[in-house]
Amino acid sequence: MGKKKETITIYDVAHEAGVSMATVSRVVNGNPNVKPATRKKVLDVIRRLGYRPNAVARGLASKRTTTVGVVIPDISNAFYAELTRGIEDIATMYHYNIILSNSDLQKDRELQLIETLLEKQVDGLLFLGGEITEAHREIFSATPVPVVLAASRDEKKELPYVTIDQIQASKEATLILGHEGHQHVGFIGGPLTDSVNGYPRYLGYKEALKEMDIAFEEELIRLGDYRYRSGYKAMKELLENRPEITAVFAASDEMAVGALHAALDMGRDVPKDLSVIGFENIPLASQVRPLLSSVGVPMYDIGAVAMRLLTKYMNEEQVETGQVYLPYDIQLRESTRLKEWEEEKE
Amino acid sequence: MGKKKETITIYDVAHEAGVSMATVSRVVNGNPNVKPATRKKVLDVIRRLGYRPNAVARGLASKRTTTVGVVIPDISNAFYAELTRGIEDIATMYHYNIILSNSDLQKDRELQLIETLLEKQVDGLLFLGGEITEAHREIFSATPVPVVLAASRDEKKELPYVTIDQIQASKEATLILGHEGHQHVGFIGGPLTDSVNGYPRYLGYKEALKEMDIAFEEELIRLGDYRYRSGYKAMKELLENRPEITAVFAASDEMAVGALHAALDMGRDVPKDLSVIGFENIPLASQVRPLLSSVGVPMYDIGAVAMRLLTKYMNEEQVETGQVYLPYDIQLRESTRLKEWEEEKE
DNA sequence: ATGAAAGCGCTAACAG
DNA sequence: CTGTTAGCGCTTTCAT
Repeated sequence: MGKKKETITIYDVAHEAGVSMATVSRVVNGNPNVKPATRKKVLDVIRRLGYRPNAVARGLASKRTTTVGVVIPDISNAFYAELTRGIEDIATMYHYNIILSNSDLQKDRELQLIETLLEKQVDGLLFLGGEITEAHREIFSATPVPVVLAASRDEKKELPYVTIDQIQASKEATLILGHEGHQHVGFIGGPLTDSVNGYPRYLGYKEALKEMDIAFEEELIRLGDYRYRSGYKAMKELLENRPEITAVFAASDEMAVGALHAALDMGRDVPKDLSVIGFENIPLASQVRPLLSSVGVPMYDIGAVAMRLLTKYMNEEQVETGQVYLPYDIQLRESTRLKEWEEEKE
Repeated sequence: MGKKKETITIYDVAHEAGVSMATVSRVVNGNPNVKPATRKKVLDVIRRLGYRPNAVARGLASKRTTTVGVVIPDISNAFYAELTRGIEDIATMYHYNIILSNSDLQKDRELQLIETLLEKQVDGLLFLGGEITEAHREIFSATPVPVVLAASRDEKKELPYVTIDQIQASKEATLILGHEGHQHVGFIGGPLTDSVNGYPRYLGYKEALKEMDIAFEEELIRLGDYRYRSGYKAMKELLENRPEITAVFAASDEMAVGALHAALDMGRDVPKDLSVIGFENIPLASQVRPLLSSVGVPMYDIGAVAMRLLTKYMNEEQVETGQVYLPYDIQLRESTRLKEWEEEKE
């Protein structure tokens, strides 16, 4: 087994083919300025020797690595996994590879990852989910490497991003509940300190209540961590403290399904006694009974569009707007009673 | 905004600190052979200049990139996402970054990805899920870069891998169904041509039947694609053609949950009329009602152990066995009637 | 269309 | 403990 084979370089190929390194480089890079005959000759030698270009050397010489860094909160989260798939597919399409790393939303880890990625000379950076602090801004603005945020936004609009209008989406979800006639609609959210997801979704809920003249009640609010268990617990408490509650908007599908089950376990019928609507529309929503109604976030598209946007920056193409909001759609299924919904987007 | 800042190199630091490049290199790499005073001086300059080592140059010079390539079937699949998390965590622990790419189990794509990863000079390769063909073997054996398979195995045992004993696990799951007293236990599997997952899981099922003297019936077998819908469809057909069926083993949780719902929709009670057991034990299993019993595959651990094993190879440490089988555990929940199970592993 | 040569930024002997 | 000096393998002017 040829484990010991000497690494063969562009020089070897050049030598063997009787041409210069420059020529080999040209054919490897598809430069048209090579006589077909020589090209063929070189290609043959390449094949015969099993030459494999060294991308690291190439990167050093050309200052392009065709690699982009992706900082993500947690790949084992269905939401981000799907988003990453979108990123990777487009990256592949444009011949980029991605270096993936999980931040768990920890600020210092994020910063450190970005630093490492920059050291590795990535051509671009995709930053997902986390909040943008001054420290982030500083490091981003000090590098020539383009950065695009995905599934989050930069209030100062200094950085390009692609996401959906979370406030509007949450508002609409809550509005739907209101239109079903509920007077007590609860909210199961994420941390309000999470300005990326937690707070906007909460805001949308509040705005909807206001628009419908339903009194906002602190007691109808429960906060979790977006996971199933916390949704279950939240719903249980809600039902215990305010049995008159008949609808709830959850800021994530996992929490919504948790809520669903809590209600079922407490003898409530969904959607007869209680309407539940979730957020994200991950596969889970269509894999439980009753089927969960949910705000459909185009995760794959967010990733794909963000990556596409990044390629434009990397190619120094002109970009009209760096801030893009993708459309979301509300999937009304079995956990709510309303079956149709048409709202004017402003 | 300093976007235009000239890239500052190790030379600049050396010059500014009044030392040689070698010394700067030493402090950057934590080489102890540097007088504390000089170290401090250099460190100060580094900070002041905002010097960031160029990992590409370093990689070229040292022939180590501290990057490993990961070829995965599909990151948006919960199973692989969790596995990847295990990989990444251990990689981080050992200061490696990972380049992730999806193969969708397409042979040529796999091969091409491996090629690209090798061009990028990864220090190691983690290959997930796919079958190992001659072409794979050829390229793997021709490179000095260590390769570890995760969640799949190499029948020829030429390559190291970490996985679980799928045949045994499937057999045990089926055995449980048998011990509940069922005489007609169905099987909802993946493609039998899939020698990594589909076939072994089918084999285990058959072996169990044999051991229990239950006749194997072609009609009780349905094949899907591991996804929810195919499980639903399979169960529906099973119930229509063989209404006497009272138990089914599904080769994936998604299919199992699909089966569960199909049974429910057809008026069966689970587990009173029908026992269902899945495979993988992904979060979904604990997020449906009734809670799904499932063969627990330690996905995170498989990833973590595989990565750990890879680090050993990369460090040229001695490795006892390159073939590791991790333990699985069977989670008996609400979709089966048996609540305890103790089987002697051979 | 092709070649020569100067780097890219860093590591790794080797001296001292 | 520190400096010198070759490269690492490739791209990229600049000539020819």
